[in-house]
Amino acid sequence: MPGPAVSIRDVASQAGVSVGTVSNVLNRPDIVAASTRNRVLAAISELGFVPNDAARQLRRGRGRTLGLVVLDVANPFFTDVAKGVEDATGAAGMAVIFCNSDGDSAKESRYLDLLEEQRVQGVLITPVDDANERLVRLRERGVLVVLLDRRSTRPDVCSVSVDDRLGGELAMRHLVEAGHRRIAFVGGPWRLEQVRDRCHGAVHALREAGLAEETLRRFETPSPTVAAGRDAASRILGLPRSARATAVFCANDLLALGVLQELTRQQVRVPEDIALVGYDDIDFAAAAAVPLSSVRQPRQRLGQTAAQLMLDEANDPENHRHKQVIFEPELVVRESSRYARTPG
Amino acid sequence: MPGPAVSIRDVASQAGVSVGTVSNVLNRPDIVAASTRNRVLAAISELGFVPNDAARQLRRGRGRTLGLVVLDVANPFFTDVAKGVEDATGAAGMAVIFCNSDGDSAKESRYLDLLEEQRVQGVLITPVDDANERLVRLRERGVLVVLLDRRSTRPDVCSVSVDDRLGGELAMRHLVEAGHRRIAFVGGPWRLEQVRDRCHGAVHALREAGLAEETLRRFETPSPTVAAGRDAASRILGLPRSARATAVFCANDLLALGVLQELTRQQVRVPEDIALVGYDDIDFAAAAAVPLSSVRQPRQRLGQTAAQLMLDEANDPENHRHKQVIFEPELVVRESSRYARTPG
DNA sequence: TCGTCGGGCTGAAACGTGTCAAGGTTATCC
DNA sequence: GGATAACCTTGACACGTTTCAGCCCGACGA
Repeated sequence: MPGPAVSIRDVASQAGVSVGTVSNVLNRPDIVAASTRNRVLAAISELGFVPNDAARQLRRGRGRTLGLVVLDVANPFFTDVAKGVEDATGAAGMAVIFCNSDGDSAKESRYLDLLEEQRVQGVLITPVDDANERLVRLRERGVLVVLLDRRSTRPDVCSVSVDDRLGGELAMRHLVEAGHRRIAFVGGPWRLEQVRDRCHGAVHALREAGLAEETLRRFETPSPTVAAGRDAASRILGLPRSARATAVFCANDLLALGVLQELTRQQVRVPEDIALVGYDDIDFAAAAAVPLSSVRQPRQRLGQTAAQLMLDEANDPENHRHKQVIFEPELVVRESSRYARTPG
Repeated sequence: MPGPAVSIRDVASQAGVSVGTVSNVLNRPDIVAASTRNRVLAAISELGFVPNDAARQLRRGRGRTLGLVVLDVANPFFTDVAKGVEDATGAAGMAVIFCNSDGDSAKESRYLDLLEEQRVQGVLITPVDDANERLVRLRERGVLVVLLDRRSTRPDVCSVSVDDRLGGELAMRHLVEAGHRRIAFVGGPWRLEQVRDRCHGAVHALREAGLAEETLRRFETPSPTVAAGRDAASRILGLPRSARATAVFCANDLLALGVLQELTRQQVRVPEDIALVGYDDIDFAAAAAVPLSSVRQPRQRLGQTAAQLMLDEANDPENHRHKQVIFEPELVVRESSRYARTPG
């Protein structure tokens, strides 16, 4: 049933010109005479010709696609980032191959193989771990690489990130100022740099306030998801009340929502009994049972900027200067941490 | 800097065999002698050879990618569907090109062009409107098409959907039984079939209960988003209290969350003053300010099944029977609609 | 009239792979 | 020992583009 595929050659003969001319109409319309051009265009639409990108790519060396590898599609943070990427690439007529590593480095690796076989122009990636050795190899083979939501340690690769340490500081300073002296940090897996940085920022704020590091107790989670958050909350509630944290800072909003669910289920009031601060300020944070305080990141701009950086390098590789863009996060205080704690 | 691209030919000479043999090692390893095979594999890893999928695709006619076109990436419903798709395709070594039509049919059309140029094996799509004329053309050119979350009217195209009318019925029956006699339906744009079906189902349940159709009042929204939900809620609250609905049924959870936010902001209690039922049962529904009653759909299975249907057809086009899979939704009652209304 | 110039167009050569008929080698059987 | 079969391997062609050297032809200047 699939009618015979129509190629540039069919168009050529229908229009009474050579294949070269058809190709020119497609790629450099200005150098072909108007009358010829119209004849070709007519033939194209008459035959319903659709250029074969594989052939073009084969000839040109690289294609019109780019890969986006994120840690979790189900996390609204990343879907917003993806939207930003799409904005920038759609305008440039590029296709995005969306890959979900799920925080699993084997899966990440498989996807990178796939992208390499596709000869993508470049890869925008939030790597699972720091071992970017694989990414360096990619670059050497001519695949552009931009780190997403992760600061590059190497000067020869672009990155777009948000200052996670600062974010951690903002959250923790807020809690300390409200009088909290036993605070839990919920986040993980620890191998994620974002988690570590946010925690380190929090510790820094603690020191700054002249408090002991033990003020902050860490609860590591196997994944940054709602379910893991619920689990962490029940661990926190397992402690005797006198030793229990009076505030919880979560490495992202999914965790925070999970914590909130479990606290509520166990009749612990937020923020009266335990205050709560999340991270990312996803749209659902504001709609939560108790509207969630959170550290806001410019999610969409993150994606846009990363894509733009890659497109810039693709269009003018010669005098492209690798950049490390760092955005600043912003604390949004809502119900979940609003009331100051009376010390005790 | 990008080292010279290494092709199958380089591998062949390095291993001392012909290119045909290398190709065989890659595609039908069983027909080549073990010793030769090992020699070739050694050469491959030594040279760091990565097959060029564009060339393969050019030769074979169709590639290893498939397109997924959804209405809104930011909607957790679709990200869960996408996860299902990914499960099924990842196992088959396929790449997914993720496209976001944003409910805009021009954007949808642009993406279909792109996918056609990529010579994708097939397209999984939740179309913006019913004018699937474009999709029929796609099929005629040999691109597999599976409708996603939309029932196919044509017998010659697969579809995977959930019975939206039934979903609407379930929700409405629940509200009617709780005693509500002035109910609002919030959903839109009306052009989306899902929205219409859910509404029709609701109307059906009304008739079934012997109630007048005017019992249900429709509020159309420009998009099925949180913001649109807030807006609809303030329209509902604009009515005098005596004429105002005592329950709201929303075409999806994003709308419901928006409605909930605005009701809360205007000090209207849920469910005491107004009961609320959403649709999709996204994870955030249970975590909302007031846990949301919702109609649950098997999101991930939806995606999995659609992808599987397409793979089946791709692998054995001859005796593939087009299917119309229809799942059944399920009502999940939570806080937001729990208390029966005392009539009046 | 001849030479030169340049805009438009042509035609063939790649790009990297899959496929397939044909060839070559070795084992098997009478 | 020769025929047959079984098994591997080869080499050339095709896939649909882009690119580029070169051709044709009309215009222009001398």
